[in-house]
Amino acid sequence: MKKSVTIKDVARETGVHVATVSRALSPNARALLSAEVVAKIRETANAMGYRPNRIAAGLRTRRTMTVGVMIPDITNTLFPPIVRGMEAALEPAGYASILVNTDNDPDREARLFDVLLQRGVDGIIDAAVTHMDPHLERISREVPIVTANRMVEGSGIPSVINDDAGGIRMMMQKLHDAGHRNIGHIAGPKDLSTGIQRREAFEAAAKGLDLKVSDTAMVVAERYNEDEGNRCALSALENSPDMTALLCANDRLAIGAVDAVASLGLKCPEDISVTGFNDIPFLDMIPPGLTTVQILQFDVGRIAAEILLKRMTEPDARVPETTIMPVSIIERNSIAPPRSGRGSKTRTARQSRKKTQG
Amino acid sequence: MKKSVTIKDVARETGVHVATVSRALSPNARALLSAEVVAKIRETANAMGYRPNRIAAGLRTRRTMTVGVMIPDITNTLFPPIVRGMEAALEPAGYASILVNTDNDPDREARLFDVLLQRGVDGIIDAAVTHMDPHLERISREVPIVTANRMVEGSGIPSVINDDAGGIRMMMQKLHDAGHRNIGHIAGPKDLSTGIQRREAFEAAAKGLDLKVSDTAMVVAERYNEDEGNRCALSALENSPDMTALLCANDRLAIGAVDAVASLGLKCPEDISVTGFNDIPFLDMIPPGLTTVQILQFDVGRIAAEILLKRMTEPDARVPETTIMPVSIIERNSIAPPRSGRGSKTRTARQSRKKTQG
DNA sequence: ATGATTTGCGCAAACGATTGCATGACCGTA
DNA sequence: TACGGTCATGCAATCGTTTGCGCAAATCAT
Repeated sequence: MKKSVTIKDVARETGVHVATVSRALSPNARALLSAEVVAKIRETANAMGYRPNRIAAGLRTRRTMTVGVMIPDITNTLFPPIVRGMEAALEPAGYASILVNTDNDPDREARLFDVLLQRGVDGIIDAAVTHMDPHLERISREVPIVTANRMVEGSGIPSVINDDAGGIRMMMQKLHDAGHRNIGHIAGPKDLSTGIQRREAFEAAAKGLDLKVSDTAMVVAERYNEDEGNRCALSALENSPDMTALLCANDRLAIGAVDAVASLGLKCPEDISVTGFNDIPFLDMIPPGLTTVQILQFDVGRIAAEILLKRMTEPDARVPETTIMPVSIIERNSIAPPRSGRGSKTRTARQSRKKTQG
Repeated sequence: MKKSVTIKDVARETGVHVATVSRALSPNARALLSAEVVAKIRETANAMGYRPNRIAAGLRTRRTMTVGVMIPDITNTLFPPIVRGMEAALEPAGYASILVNTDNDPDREARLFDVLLQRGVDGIIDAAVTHMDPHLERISREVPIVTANRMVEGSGIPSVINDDAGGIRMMMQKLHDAGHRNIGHIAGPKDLSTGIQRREAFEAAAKGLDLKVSDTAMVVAERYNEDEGNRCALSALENSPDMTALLCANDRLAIGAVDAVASLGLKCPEDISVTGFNDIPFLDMIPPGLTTVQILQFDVGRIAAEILLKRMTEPDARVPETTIMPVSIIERNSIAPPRSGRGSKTRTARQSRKKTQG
């Protein structure tokens, strides 16, 4: 459209060389110039509506002041607060972010890495890594990377994650305190670090509390969504008649699980207690009000961005390899003591459903 | 970190000039070369792991294959689906997007326009415009712009919006059909086109149905959020005792309104019917299940992106100035016939509340 | 065989900024 | 007065790619 005013135009206008203009406009080099020239140049630059072209600068300096942000899917309400957290750190430092959605598809992820690198991003925050990511280490040799919310173990790539283990442990304790001795688990996808770590934590906590969990009471979801939560909960409930509580690896699974409970003619929490993880937005408004592990979504993003900033500006600076953010339990209404005599009632409910189905 | 392989390296390796490499790699110019050279160059380029530097290309061509996306706040669940819709059109066309949040702050918006233009975006999709946006026309002379979900009237800037008027009209009809004759409105912010258009549609529909709405039954919110919904609903309910239904300009206001109804000791929908607009994610799970106007969030983003694509690739192409997307009513459980004898019951409820407060 | 076209590729100038080095003016000192 | 040293600014190369233009060789028409 309209061609914009360049450093050259400002130079011609003020009667100095372009190098002088460049220096006058650069905070670092400004000191090399006399105060009057700097003032004059900045004035006319403003008057002419000069806007630095970071593309041109980036070509020379190899810094674009742009970072790449990879997330699985922005419509998953877990991620927007994380993204805002990143922006909160990045924007004041002068960085903008290119945002891409991987849909948890490794091929797509590979293409998107290229998309980012072609555009010369100065760094990448990856909130979409899979547990054994094939690309990450290669990419991390080209540009600084920090993973957020998830990690790839043993990679040496800095990550900011939540205290998954602690959250699960606390939640198990809560259920135990309420009287539950037969607790099931809907685990997250086995290729995501959160799925793995929460599952391991579940098993460790069960052992610590001296609970045995049958194979049928633990079922792992393919994806973190409501349908999978429903499917897995149905499976667990049907095959583990004595189970009185379902600890789910995240809120969306838990929402699906609550539906499953209802579809079996049972009630949450009276018949089955259900718990979530993450405390996503609006969760408090959805009945029965899931008791969940609250993570600091915004701060996970913010801290990840801060670590990336450090790595970008001081490549030799040492940054913590994994930062673990604290979690807390939000108590709502999805935990109740196990119903006495629940076993028999449940069994009939389940049988009646099976009958109508088969 | 590691310096990457350039067109020059490929040229040296294959023994041709850089210009030849450039042509061999460009889909348009490829025809100028013999098939063998092209094949050889592409092969070795691949083998060497050549990755085009779009920054350098962009400097020359003034096209970065990057667009800017402005939204008010990505944590507002209305926007993620819109953003995904944009991406669905943009990514296949080779564009990546820089996403920024304005928080509906004009100063911030102005800064962010600069952030985008400095990075040489080829176009901007603006889902954060205010009704009389001071920057937009100036910016639109530098780079193609399309507004999404909102518009700035009379600007000539292409926009993709929803059939706000139609949605409101249909919803008014629904309430009228249910027997409501005394309907209030919580209007959206008066500096947003959605707020204005929905309010005007409300007034027009009321007139069309021969309903009078008292001043007190229509209150305009400062922002689209639950707290404002609550505050405005309280005001309307307290000052309009005969009102039996509240048509809200969006879902978040409606959620707040439902809370307000409850806090007055009334029930929705038995005592007061409440309706929303947008059908944001998870709305179906929040009691009592708001009847709302569903908009095609994903498609609004997608179509806006498609129009922008057209404007970017064919600057002289004519595009529709405003595209209006169809809406539909999603019926849930927040509309009921007005309760007979509701007036008196309500009045007592309100008075008792006033008593405890004042 | 000659001239006119076409084909295939190289040359070099851009694009807008940054930055190491050179240069000239000015100062103080010997 | 000459000399060394600062200080402020100019010069020109550079980043990686694209592209108008030119040139030589190949092809064609006559």
